[in-house]
Amino acid sequence: MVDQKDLPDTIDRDSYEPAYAQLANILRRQVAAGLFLPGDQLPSEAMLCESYQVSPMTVRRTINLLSEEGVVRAIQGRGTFVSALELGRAAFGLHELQELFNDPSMVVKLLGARIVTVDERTARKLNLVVGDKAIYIRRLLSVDGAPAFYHREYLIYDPTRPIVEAETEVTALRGLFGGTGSAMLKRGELSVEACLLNDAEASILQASLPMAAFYLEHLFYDFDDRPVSWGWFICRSDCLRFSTSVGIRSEG
Amino acid sequence: MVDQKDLPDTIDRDSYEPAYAQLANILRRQVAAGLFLPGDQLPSEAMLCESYQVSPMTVRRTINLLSEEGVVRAIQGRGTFVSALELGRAAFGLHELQELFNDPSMVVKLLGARIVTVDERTARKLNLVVGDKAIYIRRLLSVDGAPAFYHREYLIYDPTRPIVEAETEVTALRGLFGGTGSAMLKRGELSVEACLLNDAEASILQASLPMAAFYLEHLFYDFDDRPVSWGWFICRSDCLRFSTSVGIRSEG
DNA sequence: ATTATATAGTTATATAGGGAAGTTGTCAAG
DNA sequence: CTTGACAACTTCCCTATATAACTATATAAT
Repeated sequence: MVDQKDLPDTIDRDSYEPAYAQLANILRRQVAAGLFLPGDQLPSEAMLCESYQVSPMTVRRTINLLSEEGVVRAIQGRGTFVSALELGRAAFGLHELQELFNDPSMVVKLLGARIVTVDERTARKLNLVVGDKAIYIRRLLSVDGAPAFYHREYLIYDPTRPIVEAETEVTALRGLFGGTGSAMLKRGELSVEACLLNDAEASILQASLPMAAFYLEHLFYDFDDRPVSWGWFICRSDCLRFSTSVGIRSEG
Repeated sequence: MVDQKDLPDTIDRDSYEPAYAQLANILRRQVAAGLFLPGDQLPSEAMLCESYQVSPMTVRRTINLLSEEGVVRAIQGRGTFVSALELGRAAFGLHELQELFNDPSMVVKLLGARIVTVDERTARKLNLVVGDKAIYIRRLLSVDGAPAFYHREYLIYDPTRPIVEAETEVTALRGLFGGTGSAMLKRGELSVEACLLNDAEASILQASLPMAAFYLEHLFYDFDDRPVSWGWFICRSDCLRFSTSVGIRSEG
């Protein structure tokens, strides 16, 4: 086993790193090294204050940090205990998607945009009634010249709302993923399934059947909690892969 | 539009809810209501202290909370600003999987367990050399009598380590998901892809080809950072669906 | 015009103390 | 011997106050 270098186990008051973060790293490292095993009780806050010569509030903040990370679990009146590895804490972020959207070789091509009358399902999603109008947009997103995403979206058709104009632009998608975000939308609901490409989708994505794909559905709301956009991405399985880690990360 | 009831915009000192949480709810509600739009600057911490008659530390904690939630972004020396909706903050949890594993009708059936000599890929994953031995386990997980998951796993074969004994039990999987967790494992890496069922998998999962599925790969490490278990779940697409929301949640 | 300095306004961090929740030991009554 | 009440203790939780660090702007000197 590799003998880890003697990392400092005292607080450096002249460091740029805040004391609460230093203490958190020390404790996290001790847990990771097996000095405290899952189920073990950590020293009390008063003890930690003495040991590391910091004030209670600093210890408090450290414990809060580790607690939110899932490393420990603090119970009032009993103590602070090291947590076991729980897969339930794992979460898949959208970093992989974000990277694709920030790739300079990513090209968004508008396949079509027209006004349609909504069917029953779309009406339900967008809180409309059957027969109302909506904007139907189809986009193809390519990376390095190869088709990767096929996006279809229904937008509320309401000339009084400027949202629609903004969202029809090709740059809207980039903003949502790329970090600038959309200032018109308040919240959204997302879901992911695995699906098979149908003939039309395979043709557009230049794939040979049968092929698996991700089906990423989205539904966005504005600040009045009214649905604005409902749509879904179809993504070739060989273009996307979600990954994450669970347990104790090396650095906080 | 529904006129929201006049929710309190003052701190109730007699409430069990801590002051910092009350203030966070007030501000979150104001942002959600559109009183502050993305990009807007929140009142300074000193102003908030005056307005709500609380101490700076309380405001501080509130801002930290909202900042970690992604609702606002605090920049030292400049101010605190409301964030726009960013999809990059979205994360798919494993709640859906957890629910399946906590379902009382979930049955884990051991299809086989034997000792094998590892091939090149398995050796690389488990940090072994080709020809070393490992335990190969196949499980079938059914919900309501219908096959849902097909799990294959390679475990380190090392009689000196008690980990293996614990992990071979059928309850090990339940513990990982069900909340109790595994005390032997320190961390793990997970990834999800979309895939097609092959003939053998379709037969075991009683599915008709072609069919899409989730491929969930896992790799677990012990407290010495040595790989312990490498494996993957194959899950019928009609049994699993990941969902999440992004933006401002109603309650913190 | 450019650079350096001072100042005001902001968030970030640390210290100190009191309150709430849970556990444990003691002791008297049954 | 068992049981229940009560008090002392330990532990985490929250708020109040003070100080430092950072940014932008205005001002003065070069």
